[in-house]
Amino acid sequence: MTELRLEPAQPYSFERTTRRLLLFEKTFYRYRGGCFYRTLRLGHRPVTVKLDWEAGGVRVRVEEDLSRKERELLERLVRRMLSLNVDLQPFYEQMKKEPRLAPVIRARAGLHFMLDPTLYECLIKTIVSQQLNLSFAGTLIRRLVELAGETLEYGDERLPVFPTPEQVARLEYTDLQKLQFNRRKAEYIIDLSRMIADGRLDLEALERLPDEEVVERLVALRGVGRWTAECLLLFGMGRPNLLPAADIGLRNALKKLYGLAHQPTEAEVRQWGEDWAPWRSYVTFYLWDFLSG
DNA sequence: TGCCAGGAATTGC
DNA sequence: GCAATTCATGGC
Repeated sequence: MTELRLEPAQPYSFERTTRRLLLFEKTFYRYRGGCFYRTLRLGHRPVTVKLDWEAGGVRVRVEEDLSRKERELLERLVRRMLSLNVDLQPFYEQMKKEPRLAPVIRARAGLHFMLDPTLYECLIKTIVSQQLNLSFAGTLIRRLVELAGETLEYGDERLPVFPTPEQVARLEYTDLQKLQFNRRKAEYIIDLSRMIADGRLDLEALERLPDEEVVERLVALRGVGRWTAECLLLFGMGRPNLLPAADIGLRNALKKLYGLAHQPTEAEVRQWGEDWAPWRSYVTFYLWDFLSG
């Protein structure tokens, strides 16, 4: 048994930050008795990690005894996934000047990004989500994971472990077509997984590059357009200043908030977004949260 | 029913 | 070059 206690930068709301897990991440995150849990790989070893909020900090528990190295890995991973080191105070100060956004943001004080544990997981989930409603996308992701990944016994449940690129690389396109992926999407997912498994593509190396260069390298890959690249920067890396201006959810949220008769164009969103730098990802994220309730 | 989903590649002009 | 079409299917 291993237990960590991690203190976040203030303000931090665990409840607001984890809310999206209940709405959109039901395949990986289970919620029982006030506690979230999912599987994560520490190196190559998958373990079940439990997360809850206790006395002003995040409590992280794993059944197994972990080595010192694994504990450090776990702490780094959870800190990154829950954005525990991000100070939102400057964002809140800046947004006081935005009359229409300010109330939306104030009502969500302490809401932070909830990142995917790996860039690979984020990439695959984002590609599957292209153009599909979130509910169907969630179904496809669950089917992919059940086909390619292993599971972990936990109590009377079997928890899915997100597959490695190597596991997905072994599939054939028709395996995914049988799961109701369209042919092209099956190709994107398997081809990218093979590139990573073969060492032709190193996603982790992108962490060291500035936003625009990451976008440039990602959009060169078949199946990755600007929207997908920006989502990866946002949900995979937690970069603060991305504006997926073409995103249908963001545009619908602005339509709702601004009381527009029509859906704003990508150009209009980019125009308004200039005032939000260097916090454009957070405005996007708060507007997505606004749209979903 | 028909149209839209937190798009991207391909085709057609 | 850029607009139109294609993709699979669930949800409203």
